[in-house]
Amino acid sequence: MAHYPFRRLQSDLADLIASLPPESKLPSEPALAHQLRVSRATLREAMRSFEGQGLIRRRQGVGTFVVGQVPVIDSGLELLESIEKLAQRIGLAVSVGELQIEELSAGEDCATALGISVGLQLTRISRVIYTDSHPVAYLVDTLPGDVLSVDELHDNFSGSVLDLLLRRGTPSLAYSRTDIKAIGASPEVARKLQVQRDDVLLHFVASLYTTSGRVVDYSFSYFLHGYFRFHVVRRVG
Amino acid sequence: MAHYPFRRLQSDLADLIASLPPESKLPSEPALAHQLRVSRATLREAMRSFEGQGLIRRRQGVGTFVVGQVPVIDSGLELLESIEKLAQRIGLAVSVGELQIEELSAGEDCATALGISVGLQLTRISRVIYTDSHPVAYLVDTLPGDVLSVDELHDNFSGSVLDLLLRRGTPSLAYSRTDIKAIGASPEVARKLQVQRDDVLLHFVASLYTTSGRVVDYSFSYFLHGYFRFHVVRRVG
DNA sequence: CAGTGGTCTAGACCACACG
DNA sequence: GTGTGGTCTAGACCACTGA
Repeated sequence: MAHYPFRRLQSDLADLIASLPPESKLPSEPALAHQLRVSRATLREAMRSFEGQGLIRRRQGVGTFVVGQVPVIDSGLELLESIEKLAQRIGLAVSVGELQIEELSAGEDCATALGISVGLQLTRISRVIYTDSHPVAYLVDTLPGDVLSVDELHDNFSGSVLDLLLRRGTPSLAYSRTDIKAIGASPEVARKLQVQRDDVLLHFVASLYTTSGRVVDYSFSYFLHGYFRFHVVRRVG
Repeated sequence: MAHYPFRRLQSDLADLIASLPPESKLPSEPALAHQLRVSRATLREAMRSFEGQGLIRRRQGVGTFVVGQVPVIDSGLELLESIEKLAQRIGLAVSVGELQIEELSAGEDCATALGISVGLQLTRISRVIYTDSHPVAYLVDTLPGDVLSVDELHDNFSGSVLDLLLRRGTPSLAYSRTDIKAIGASPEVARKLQVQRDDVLLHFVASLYTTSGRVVDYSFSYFLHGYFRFHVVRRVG
């Protein structure tokens, strides 16, 4: 009972995408809509699904492209490691861009998360991780100003706050408590990761603890579908 | 620079939702679109965002409602526990519906995951978990027919395959390897969870191992935003 | 500049829930 | 039946990219 063009369209579009070589460009939306005999709005609804599955990639002003197989960063969550370290292990080159380092005053959320008073000075580092010029993750770390200063960052930052703290050796880090969520991309995050608003992202909210129990880093991470495979081993109670 | 009505609309809608008591009904979409001076399509785009954040809930043929605070099931991922056990611990009543028990032959994916041959008989249990008559999770477990038969299920099933196997005591279970993803809801999953197509869901793909290393359960789980908070403690390497 | 995807409109019809 | 949200259309204009 395919009442809706959408079902047919999904399968037509799937066939079309499968028939094209990776990296190739799809016809423009108006052309494709006419060819598949649906309105552009309906076509775009279907394309949204395929983009969410990582099969195509749309870029404003450029076109829509078939995505080939990409290297996957597979990681167990029991250990906390930087993306750089993970990528290095599987021989994948990653780069850092859209780097922003700023000072700010602690708002209520950050103050609570970091266990400090509202208004204290914080250091915030945000950046995008790329593999092969595609953005794959957007990371925002917020630390108390006395733990990491903006000045120190300008000299030493290579992409990972964790690696920087480990290299420095102090404070002594113990573990991270990480909340795991699925969210739709906010306009800001969507822009950074070059995806559409409300596209599906895996989202980690993490608090990094020292051995003395202090929280020294409150971080938000956003991961694009397809480039990462996170897993966890769960013991039977 | 609010070039688009969308930005203004987001804030107008947020104000409206915040001003209404929980559980209350919003005006119909055509009425609201006229009131906020946007087209219905644009309004629905904005509403999609808010539904993704769990602030409203749309039900076809009924209306759109403000969602109040809901009890959150908070769980560490290190231990494998059934949703029933988790809910029970925080005093939350859950129920099971849309229960389907079926036999099928192993396709390639299931055969690989379960370490068996293609074509062997499997038992599949799918069901929806509700709290307070709202669906919150959709679970699909697939097991080899010799591990769990359809007949045995009809007598003993209470909602959790894990609890059933543990109650039975055999096979002896050790751990689960769980992949964690964020996905948009497929039409089937969307229908089961009473959400829209492509709505954001947290998705677990898990293989349950016995102490002897055999995989006895390959499961897919889909979790609605807002009802669960999953976290993991990550040791610094 | 031309061509692309991104947003928006106004209107229509369909599927569903409930009285 | 009535009213709701779900889908779809045809067309328009905006913002971005790259030649």
